[in-house]
Amino acid sequence: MRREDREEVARLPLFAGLGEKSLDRLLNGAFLQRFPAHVELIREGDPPDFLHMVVEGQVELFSRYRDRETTVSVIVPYDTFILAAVVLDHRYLKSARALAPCRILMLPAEAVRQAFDTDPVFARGIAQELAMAYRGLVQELKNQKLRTSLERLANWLVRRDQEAGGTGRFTLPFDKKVLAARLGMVPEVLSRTFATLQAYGVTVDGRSITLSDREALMNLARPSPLIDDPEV
Amino acid sequence: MRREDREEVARLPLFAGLGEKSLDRLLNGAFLQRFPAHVELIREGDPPDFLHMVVEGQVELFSRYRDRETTVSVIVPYDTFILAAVVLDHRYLKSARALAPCRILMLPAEAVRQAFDTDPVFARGIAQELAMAYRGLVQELKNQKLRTSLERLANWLVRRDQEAGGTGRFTLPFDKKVLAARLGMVPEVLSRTFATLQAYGVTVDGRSITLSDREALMNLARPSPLIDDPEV
DNA sequence: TTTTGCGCTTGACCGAAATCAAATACTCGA
DNA sequence: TCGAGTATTTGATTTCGGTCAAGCGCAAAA
Repeated sequence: MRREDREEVARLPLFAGLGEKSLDRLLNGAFLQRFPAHVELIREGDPPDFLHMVVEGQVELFSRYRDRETTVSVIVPYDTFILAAVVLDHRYLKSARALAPCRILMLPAEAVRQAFDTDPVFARGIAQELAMAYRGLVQELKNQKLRTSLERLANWLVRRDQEAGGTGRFTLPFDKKVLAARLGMVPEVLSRTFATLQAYGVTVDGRSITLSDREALMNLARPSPLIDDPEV
Repeated sequence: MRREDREEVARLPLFAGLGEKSLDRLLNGAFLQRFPAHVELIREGDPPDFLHMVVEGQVELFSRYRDRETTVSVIVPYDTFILAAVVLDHRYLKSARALAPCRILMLPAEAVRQAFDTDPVFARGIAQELAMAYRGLVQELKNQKLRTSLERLANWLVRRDQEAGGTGRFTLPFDKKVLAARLGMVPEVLSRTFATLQAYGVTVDGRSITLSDREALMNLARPSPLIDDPEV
């Protein structure tokens, strides 16, 4: 793998303080693979073979039931996915597909478990990673159960703007279709919800978003750190 | 604490293989406290002070937002709660209240983190516990996003019956009000949903439930191991 | 036993969100 | 540049679930 990627990887909380040796052992068995957009990387129900890390591109984690489908999350570079399944050696609960062409670092599940069993630092890193992921999910569940579609979208926009520098101008990182699934609604509803938000200073042009009345939008969204802040 | 409780505690996966010494150190700083029903044990937003374990009774984990409230889960004996917050030393994302008079084992958060930092076996135990909790939450999110109220109730009943021995007769473990919040609906909707399920052989009398047409109910519920099985 | 309150149910109604259908608007490869 | 196939929007309609209000029944307290 490229030197710069390796350095990024070593910087991750998950691998922090792991020591060159352990890190080497883990990364040597790993390989970096490219995938074109739309490819299904893993399928729910399968046993875990690799711990995946997104190095470039975007990966959508989703799940099917009957003829329905929903997006659980979208993974961006230097985040891993399906860690819990790998640690426990249980079947995947989610499927994953590449939203864009991407490069994925694949660490053999067996090697990860091996490192987990033998390297206390790594085990603690995993525990903390899982604790954060757990809390993120609690927040997502609260988001779903306690908010309307309008509120979810408003809050998503506010947060997104913040992450993009708080300029009031940013672009959607993926299709509206994906955003809709991510926020728990069908595309038609997302479209109408965007229309409703015009009254709150939200302008949509393709993927570019402009927020011109932060006051009004914030008043509608009413973000709560206990739902929206990644680190409380 | 009572000998039998201590034995139960020592049996938990979380404390498995922890060694008498570590276990002692952890449990010695702990204390067992009784709480009457309806008491709020912890409040979301507070910093974690103790890792809580339900030894007797039931605890509801819930969350508020604006004037709404929802139940995230109900904890039964020998399960812990707010582990992730304790590990990371971050604020609680959920509140907890006693659904019934209960006894709670309280382990000082500092001691838990100390054990986590120094005892690799405990750290791994925590990681696995968190991995399981994470997966349970993924399932819950899928349950919420992919199913209707009717399907959620049908599946809950099917699972509950299974856990109670699969006899087709069991009693609700808590108020319907709580069940409604747990399943993500208001009490009125739960009531009506139960009424709808009569056509599928579900009889309700107070807290006693009878399932007389397993076939029909299963066909409606269509449980999926990837949503409903605790261990896949 | 009576009172009070809460849990639960039921009816009427409302609003949010899904579905179905159809009309653009893009995007990507030929 | 020209389609083919998506993505997105919009309108009409339905369904699901929530709100409000009233009544019933049980259970704990007086």
